[in-house]
Amino acid sequence: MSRKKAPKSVVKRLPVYLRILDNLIRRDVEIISSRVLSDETGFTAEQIRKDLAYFGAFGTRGTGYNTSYLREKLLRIIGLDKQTKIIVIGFGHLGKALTRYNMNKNPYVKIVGAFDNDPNELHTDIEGLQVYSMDKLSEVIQKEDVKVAILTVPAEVAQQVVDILVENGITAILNFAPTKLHTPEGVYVHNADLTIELQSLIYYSQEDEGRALKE
Amino acid sequence: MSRKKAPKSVVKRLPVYLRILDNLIRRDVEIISSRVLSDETGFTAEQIRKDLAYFGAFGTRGTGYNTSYLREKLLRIIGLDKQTKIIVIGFGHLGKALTRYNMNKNPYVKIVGAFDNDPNELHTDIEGLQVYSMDKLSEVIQKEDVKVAILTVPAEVAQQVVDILVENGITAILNFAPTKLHTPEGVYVHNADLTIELQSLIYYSQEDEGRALKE
DNA sequence: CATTGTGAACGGATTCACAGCC
DNA sequence: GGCTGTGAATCCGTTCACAATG
Repeated sequence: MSRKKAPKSVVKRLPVYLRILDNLIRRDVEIISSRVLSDETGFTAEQIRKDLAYFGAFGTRGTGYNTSYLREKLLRIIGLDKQTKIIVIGFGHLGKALTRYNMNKNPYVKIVGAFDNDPNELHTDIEGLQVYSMDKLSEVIQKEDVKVAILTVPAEVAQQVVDILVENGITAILNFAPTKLHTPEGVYVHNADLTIELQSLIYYSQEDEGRALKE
Repeated sequence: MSRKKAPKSVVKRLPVYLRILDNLIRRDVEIISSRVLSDETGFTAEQIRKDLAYFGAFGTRGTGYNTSYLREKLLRIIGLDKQTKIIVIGFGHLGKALTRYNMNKNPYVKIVGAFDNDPNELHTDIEGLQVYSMDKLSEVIQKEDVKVAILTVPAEVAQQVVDILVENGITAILNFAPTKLHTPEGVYVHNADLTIELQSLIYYSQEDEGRALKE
């Protein structure tokens, strides 16, 4: 029962499996093999089986996986079986877009508040969303017992915002600010710096040019 | 001179080094050691030296790296020494936010066009940006010789858009659509699915709760 | 007998340790 | 003396191969 802690690479694939399962269930598919999951995801069948094995044995030998059962298990593993409260800090264009995106597409999370310093951003046309000024941050995090934050503030203020988040019990941060955040052990930061993603993409776009010249 | 191809993990770190160097140069720092770079980035000093070694020997033993020189080298390596033309396909909230973000923060790229099917999105208040209807896609890619695309269209139409992109010579795609894209060899796709990022973050937010209970 | 679950082999990336050089 | 550059050792994730089983 005491399994090894799943590596990050595995955890990153779990939501992909979940999405495929949602699609399959919508199409009334009840059983799925690791081979077909492999076709749908692009990961190898062995890898999928190994990934799931970190958390238990969910399949039936000779048959495959029951889509609904596996979905339930994945929801529980990822932590989406109960709705997760999140906050968005920085309510500029990117913060607004991410908020809308999640309210529309992600039934598993609930955005319980957005925060900005600019008074012009303190109202919104997004239905059912409360926008607060930054000085309400501690209060809301504690009252709502929020653990997850999306950060889209300018790099210059990111660290001081993070210090407040950590102080008030946030344990996971999705960071869009282009800067390294310093956090204590136990607080997980995932950097989603779009400039960096785009720049590494450019590396590959020209690499192929180079290859084209050679061949 | 014939070095091994740099692995993805290395390429993802290069833009981080570049950003740190930009900051250092702005503060008139002229020399930097791998140790200090390590403090700034969170990567180990050995790793930084190994990363750079994939592309050449840019430092001075006993001294460190000249910030301006290393920056020039990195720009060349990543492919940012000449301005890269990119297009944004899907000009909803996310597409608009990403466009604005890049026009403001990323001097190395130039967005030469945005595309959307919805006629309501075909105008914009973003200065100097041309918004086209989707049927102009092939024409613009070819005329401007674009190689890099940011994709923020709905998942249902993503693959058919990608087929057009590939057909017209796009070689690198930053994909925000929550779906697996099928592309031929030589076309690089980087998935930046925000739902998946957020869901794996939630995994870690609860993992820490579990730990707290145990200890 | 098809498909899962998993120990063993493999390979790629990181860390170590130190030689090379300013 | 101090810091880079790099072969060797190690670590970790993926792939292989097959035993287990409905």
